[in-house]
Amino acid sequence: MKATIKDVAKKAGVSIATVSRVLNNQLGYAKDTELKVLQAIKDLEYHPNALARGLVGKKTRTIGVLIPQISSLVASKILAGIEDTAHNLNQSVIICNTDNDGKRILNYLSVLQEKQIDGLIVVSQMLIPKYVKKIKEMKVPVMLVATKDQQNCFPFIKVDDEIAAYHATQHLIQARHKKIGMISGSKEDIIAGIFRVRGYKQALKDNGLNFDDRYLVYGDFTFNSGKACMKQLLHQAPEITAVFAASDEMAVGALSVANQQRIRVPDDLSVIGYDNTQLAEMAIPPLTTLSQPLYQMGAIGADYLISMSEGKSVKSKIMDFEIILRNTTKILETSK
Amino acid sequence: MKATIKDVAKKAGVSIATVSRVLNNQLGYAKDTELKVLQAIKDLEYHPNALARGLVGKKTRTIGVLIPQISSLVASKILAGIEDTAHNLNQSVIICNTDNDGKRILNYLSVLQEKQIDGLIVVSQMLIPKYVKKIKEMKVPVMLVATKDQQNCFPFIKVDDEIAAYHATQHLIQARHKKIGMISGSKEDIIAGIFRVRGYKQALKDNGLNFDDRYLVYGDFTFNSGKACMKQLLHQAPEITAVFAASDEMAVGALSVANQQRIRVPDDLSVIGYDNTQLAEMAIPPLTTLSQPLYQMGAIGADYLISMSEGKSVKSKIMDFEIILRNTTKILETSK
DNA sequence: CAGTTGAACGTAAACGTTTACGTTATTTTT
DNA sequence: AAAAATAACGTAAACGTTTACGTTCAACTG
Repeated sequence: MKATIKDVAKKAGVSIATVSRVLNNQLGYAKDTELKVLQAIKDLEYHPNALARGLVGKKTRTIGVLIPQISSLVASKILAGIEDTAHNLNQSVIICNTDNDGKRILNYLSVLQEKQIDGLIVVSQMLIPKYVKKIKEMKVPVMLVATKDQQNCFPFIKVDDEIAAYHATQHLIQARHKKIGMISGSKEDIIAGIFRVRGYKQALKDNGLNFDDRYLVYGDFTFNSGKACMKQLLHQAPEITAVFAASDEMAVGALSVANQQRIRVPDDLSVIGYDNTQLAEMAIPPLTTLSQPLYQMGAIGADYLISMSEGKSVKSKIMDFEIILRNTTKILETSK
Repeated sequence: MKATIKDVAKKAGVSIATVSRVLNNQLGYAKDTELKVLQAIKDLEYHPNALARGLVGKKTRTIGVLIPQISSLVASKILAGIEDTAHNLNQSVIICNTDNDGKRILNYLSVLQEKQIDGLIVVSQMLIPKYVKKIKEMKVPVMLVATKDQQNCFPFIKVDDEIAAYHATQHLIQARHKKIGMISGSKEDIIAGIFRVRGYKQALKDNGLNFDDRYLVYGDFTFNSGKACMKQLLHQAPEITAVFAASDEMAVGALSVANQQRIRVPDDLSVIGYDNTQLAEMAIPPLTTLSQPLYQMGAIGADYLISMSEGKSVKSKIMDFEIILRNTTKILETSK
């Protein structure tokens, strides 16, 4: 049987209160009793039971993370940031891979609630009112990372997608491109989807370029959709000289199709991605992209959340982005 | 305040034992009291406290996962498999990103033990005796995924690296290659590292090709090390016509260097990778690689572990692999 | 009709902690 | 030297469940 605090108390010849005191190093015991207790703990290989602790202390030192696709490079990078800081702050993290499945999300929330988590992080997940309601009922601190809710109930940490997309497009425009296609994320994505499109359109507008319907095509952030979109784009608007893709994966899909069709990047076509996952540096040629500080967003999210669970209040944070120049964009010759 | 079982009991006008009974749908209550209880639960928005349950029931429905790098494609894919099945079997998973840091590993194990996990999965992590000892002390079921311990204390799930590497090399040999380089994982990795090298060497031997020191170079499974290794390989053995890389990341690094140096793949050089992560299909050209069923390994690992926690005993499992033909390998012209 | 059985509950102990409060002995204060 | 303060503990309640056991009452048995 596993040793309990009672066993330790008996072995050390003290009360359980005293054992508890040295365990939580409070004061109220003599040096030599401390040594006796410590020795007993060692002898019995005693480990405190976090369930019992949590039951009385109302803290589990555990947070929950809702994440749509752990196996993607962007999600897993954010998760790494969350986990690292959580660990440094002595917290465990329970992952919940939602796969964007509503049934699963509600179920996860119930489980997390029952397990008495100290806080919840929701990563790049659209929050429909039903989820927001449920989350509020849980009465735990919540942080949103790489997403936000429309009613603005919870503090969030993210890049401003519209401004970022604006800059990515601007980068292409500054390189003298005028016929710039966009491979967007899904139209239904009210967070990353429409705002990046909005930024793209705004940049065109501000530079006196008018928007052409045929230049915009909708994918779902994945590599395969990037390929499909690129094919469509090339088919309906073969004159484009540059493409802004709303994710690195889609950008790499575009690269792949370009390569198949003997379109040289960046000579015939410039491509800029979004995210700066590891994929960007691994691409051939290495992908110019807009960098989101994914790891850091996760790290700050965890940090803020744990602050909240300790009673402090925090505000939302807009993260800086950066354009990472690699080899897929090129200044257009004026001749073209 | 959160409602407890007592509140429900009072509201429904029954004892807490009865509430508990309907909660766990056991028998021993009338239909209409059940309805009263259910109504009270709804009215009070009652949710059982898993800590209290775990304390008396000795089950937390939570497993721990030790994983060296969540943000890598192979680890996160395995993790996805684990999480999915765990969720289907009503278990939560606590992730522990070890970063191969010994201090952290021991710390994680203590925390998991205190949190009374029902089982532990260790993913592609080398287990030195110190860890094995600690894990044994925890007295919980353990499964190893994509790794094994040398003393063979714990059941594992993995591909046979030696045989797999043998086949990957064989694939190159069958394509008439004779000068085959290898970019290996780290020399210290007693699991994936040396066995893949061993398979490579054996394949050469069995085909009457002799092993040349200059053809083997050691990386650490990452993209950057793949690049470095490829440069080294090309420098010390420019005559090679094929390369076997011990990970897709390194293979893609090799592709990248080949591209820089205007070496055409697969025309001038064939490359085969290992893992079949998503990266393989995204590479340019798409990478021929040896597929490990990563997701499935995670899924089976979780399934087995949970079986163990229910008292059943399980055996280790060797998974099948498969060579996925894409566009980086080519049959060598006999002229060369 | 006395006795037995079974359904439908309730009571209370147990799980392993933390902590408010009480007790003793010793030290400090005046 | 008496009173007050403090250090060093111990006692017991509380956290929210599950469950073994006990109780009541109606129905059934022979």
